[in-house]
Amino acid sequence: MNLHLMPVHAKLVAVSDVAEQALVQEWRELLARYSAVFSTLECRLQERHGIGANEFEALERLATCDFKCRSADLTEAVHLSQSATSRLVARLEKEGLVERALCEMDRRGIFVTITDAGRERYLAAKQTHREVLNETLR
Amino acid sequence: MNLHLMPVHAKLVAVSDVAEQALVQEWRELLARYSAVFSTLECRLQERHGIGANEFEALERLATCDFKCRSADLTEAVHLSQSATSRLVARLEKEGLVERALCEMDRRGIFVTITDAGRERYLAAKQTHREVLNETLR
DNA sequence: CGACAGTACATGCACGCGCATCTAATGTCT
DNA sequence: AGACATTAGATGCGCGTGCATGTACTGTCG
Repeated sequence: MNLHLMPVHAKLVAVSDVAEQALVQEWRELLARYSAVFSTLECRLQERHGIGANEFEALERLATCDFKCRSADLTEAVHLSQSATSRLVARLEKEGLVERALCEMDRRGIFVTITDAGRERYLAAKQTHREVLNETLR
Repeated sequence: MNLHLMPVHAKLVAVSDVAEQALVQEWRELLARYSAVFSTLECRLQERHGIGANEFEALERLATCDFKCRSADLTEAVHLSQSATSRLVARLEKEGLVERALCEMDRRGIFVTITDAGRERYLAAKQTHREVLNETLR
């Protein structure tokens, strides 16, 4: 495409077309990168520690951000819907990795706290997590 | 953390710790970015054109990479499992957007080709797709 | 106080996904 | 040619997800 030989309106189309292609390219790379990292994480965390990638993210949030985690905070951290987060917490609770506690100030809400077993599982899984990131993020 | 006051082995730990944090940060951003773009795409493509984001990616592949698309090629393009791709093609076929054709050279394989209706749907959805990318990718 | 909008989380439901497996066709080795 | 491993794609199954809705609680306004 030779811009010098084109009329103005064609140049504009060409330029925006180039910009569009760059945008699409960026999205493709983002998608490929994400897919590679996430599926590897999912797979290796599951086989070594029996938790999924989302479960890990939730545990990490709970292990680091001490003591003020309501269910809604988790929703934001894990990039899932409210209902998915609710079930995620239910799974973690059934595994004994977190506990649900009533929030006294607002009895609609619940506090989610990590248990000792949860912290232990998190610290073990953290090794694997970092290892996978090292391998797959360039 | 003051590196000058630390013994050598501690410095090494500290340095690798910084690198680790950068890696984790990068993953968090990738995840957040991906989630935002993908869910917006999913939502708007669905409501305006009745197809999901993965369906769109498949259509785009079929519309641009002319005529040599086996099912396996799609699998790679869409970042899905083989079985998911198979069902994806089945859905698109049911909607009349693609056609499955037997591959004569290797009768195990199938060629997937986009129909006129499929190309039309793709071109319409493409507008929305680019629009969303423009909004959500910075 | 009583009614009613709003919020936090749980749950029924339909659906898309990955894994394991199945089927049919191909390629290989003797 | 006959037996066996391999490959392409389809399918049964269990599970995690989002959407819509339900339930319990809070806050506000008359």
